[in-house]
Amino acid sequence: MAQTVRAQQTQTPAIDAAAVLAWYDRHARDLPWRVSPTDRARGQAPNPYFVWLSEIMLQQTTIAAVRKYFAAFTALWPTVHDLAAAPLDDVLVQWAGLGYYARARNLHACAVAVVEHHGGVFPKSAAQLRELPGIGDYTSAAIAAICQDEPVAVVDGNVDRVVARYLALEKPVREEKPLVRATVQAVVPQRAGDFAQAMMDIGATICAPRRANCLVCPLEAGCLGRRTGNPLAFPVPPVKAPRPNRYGHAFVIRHPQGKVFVRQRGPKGLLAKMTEVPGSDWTDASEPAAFPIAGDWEPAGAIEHTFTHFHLTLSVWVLNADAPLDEGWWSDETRLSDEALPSLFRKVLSRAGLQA
DNA sequence: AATACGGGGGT
DNA sequence: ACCCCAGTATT
Repeated sequence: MAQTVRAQQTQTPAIDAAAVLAWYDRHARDLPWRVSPTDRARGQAPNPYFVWLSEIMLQQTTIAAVRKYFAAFTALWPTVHDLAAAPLDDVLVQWAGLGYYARARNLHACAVAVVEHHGGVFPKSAAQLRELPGIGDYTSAAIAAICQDEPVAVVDGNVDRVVARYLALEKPVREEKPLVRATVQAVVPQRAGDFAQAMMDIGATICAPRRANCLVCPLEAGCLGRRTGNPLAFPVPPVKAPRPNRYGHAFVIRHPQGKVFVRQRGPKGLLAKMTEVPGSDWTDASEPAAFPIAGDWEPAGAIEHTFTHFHLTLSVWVLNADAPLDEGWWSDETRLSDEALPSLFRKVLSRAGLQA
């Protein structure tokens, strides 16, 4: 008897792909890069360039944050040829503020590769897409499924969560990646693209991080997490590393003719190749400012900024001067939106009284 | 297998 | 505050 009960509990009902698709046909989100299930059924194909661009932008980034950037990029560069022909620095300017800037560098490299090595046409298969810069396991599967209906498992953070709850996984989902992937792969239907997007939509709108709206979920019938009575207990959260504090100084040099001195960061590491205001190293303890040039530096308070793996406090100093540093350029204070300034340095310039 | 890598929106 | 987002590359 006990054995029978245990067998039932560990039985993992397959995900009902037909129910997922039926739900998607009624509740698919309307997104600028997406072809609706209705239009897809009529034979309309997604634009691989739009799908790819959106997928790169959406890596670890919310749809709300992506919308404006996607509109700007497709307006400036309507095709992969246009993007490949653009200077990388222009791409970085447009990407500024979206974060994870390696994505922008890989985006440009990928566009160049598609034009140079694939005649400007995105490869069809996930395996070929996987070879391109910035395209990993998830993104290659997503593009191939959405654009070609290749029957591959598309597993992002949403699907991780949906499946972790569906199977009531006891361990952090990172340790169960193969099981999650196999569970999805086993049920991928012919409409592989719609199914992939449906699973992500379910994760975004029904089976959300802090809310499980099981009453309207097409997976409710077989969901073990639901059966436990506390689906929000899944997925089990991973142990989180503490986020240390770092400190530094930022030096804003304002030219009398309405310009401010900026420079380009190095080619590797944090915010690589982006534009910055000169500053000190960032250290574990606060240190006195060592000004790059002599002058009447005025304190302008401090800004706080949180990165993925540390928290930064930057003291902001302002000097009115017409002497530049060694490397860098004067940027018009009214045209700072033309610079590749990450949010951190927009905060710094804002603190110094500039419209960044 | 761990770590580096941004920023913002939701709770 | 804390979580987490249509992850990838590097070590």
